[in-house]
Amino acid sequence: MPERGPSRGRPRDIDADRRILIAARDLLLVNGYAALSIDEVAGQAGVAKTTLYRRWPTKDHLIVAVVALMQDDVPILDTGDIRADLTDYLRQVADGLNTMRRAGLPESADDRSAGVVAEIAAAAARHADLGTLIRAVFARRNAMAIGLLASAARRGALRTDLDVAVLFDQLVGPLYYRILVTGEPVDHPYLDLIIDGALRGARPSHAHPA
Amino acid sequence: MPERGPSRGRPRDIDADRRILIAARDLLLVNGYAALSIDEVAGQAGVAKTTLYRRWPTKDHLIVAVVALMQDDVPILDTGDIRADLTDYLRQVADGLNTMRRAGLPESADDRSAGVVAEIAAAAARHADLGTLIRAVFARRNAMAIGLLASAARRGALRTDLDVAVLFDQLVGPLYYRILVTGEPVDHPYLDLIIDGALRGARPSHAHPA
DNA sequence: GCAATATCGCTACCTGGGTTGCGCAATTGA
DNA sequence: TCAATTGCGCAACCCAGGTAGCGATATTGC
Repeated sequence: MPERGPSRGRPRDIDADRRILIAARDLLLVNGYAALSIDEVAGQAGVAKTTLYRRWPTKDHLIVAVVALMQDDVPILDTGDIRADLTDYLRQVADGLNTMRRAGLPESADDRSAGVVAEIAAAAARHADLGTLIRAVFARRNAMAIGLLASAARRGALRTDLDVAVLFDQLVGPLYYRILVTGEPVDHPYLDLIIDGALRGARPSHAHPA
Repeated sequence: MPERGPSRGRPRDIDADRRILIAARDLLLVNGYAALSIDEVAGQAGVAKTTLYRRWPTKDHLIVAVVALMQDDVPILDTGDIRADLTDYLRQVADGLNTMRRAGLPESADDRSAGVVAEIAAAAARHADLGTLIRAVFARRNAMAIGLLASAARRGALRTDLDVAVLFDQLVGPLYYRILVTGEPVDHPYLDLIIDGALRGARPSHAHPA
């Protein structure tokens, strides 16, 4: 895949990409997905609508690009303390979700809206390429988390007869479930409960062999 | 809340509601959410567009109504065998999700689309009333499942020191996570793994399940 | 300098969700 | 029978996502 095509013809205005993404991010965080209009983004970026569409073929693509850019790739550590490391990881996930959840919403205290998170999920459902894209964005971090579990199992901190991928799902799944379905809060106490529940059965049992 | 207002004026055509919902359901299952147009639903139902909007103020409301109608309220049993009862419950949930997931998609074998499920989640995020509505649709069934866990705890089949609501999240959350985020399949083997993982740490430490 | 190429901005347009206004139809109450 | 009320179908309209065509502009290669 040649990243650079033959540089014939008028080159793209690289700065336009930046201005568009910045305008889109600002409008997204302030107004939310629905109220963000392409015309407004283009206008605020000082760019024609067609220029924008030459880069991102749909509004969904633009928003996913914005969200992807907002994900800073903080590495998760393997300190040897699984509970602490998992806590660190889940807090990163929860922070990202909670930020997106509130985007564009008024400060109504007990909103149950999934906000932008649900729109991203819907965008991924509408366009297969966006699904693979956002999955790729989180792939590294998720792989690190699963590696965390695997390494814990290797050193005897977790049972060796369990599927770490499934264990991972039981750690992360509830967060998305709360954000996208029930609307309940995803705070630190909840994360602790989730980790407790997942690790409770994952510890090697010396009392009775499995 | 008077369900019946004063029946003054021309009464609503009850059959129109039925025809609209049927047309919407058919078009939704065949074409999916995006390709379903309100004009087409109205046309196929033999109804003016305004008549449709008098009943459901947005496309989201209509689709949620359709999906709510498709949820038949199958009671879940408490036979005393938690694993069997949970399997029964999770299969109901998975069946519903998988049906919605495939709605309107061509028969491409390995699609990862969340399909209608993601659109429902997004609709709930856009309109607060729809969020409470769909939650109400599943409230009974979910309450039964949680009651299942509570009753198992009471009779000593589960530990008594755990939060059954959290345990419930760890059972159901992974299914939604796979459907809405990863796109991985949610089949019976996966359900077994999830139940295994959740129950492994939930058994009382002195008990041995058969 | 000049052809070829590709972007840019602009305008006009199509589509589908959603609204408005109006004349007509169906019901209730007097 | 007649007024009040409410639903219905129709047509026109607004708005935002997305597309198409075009002249102008900026680059590469000769």
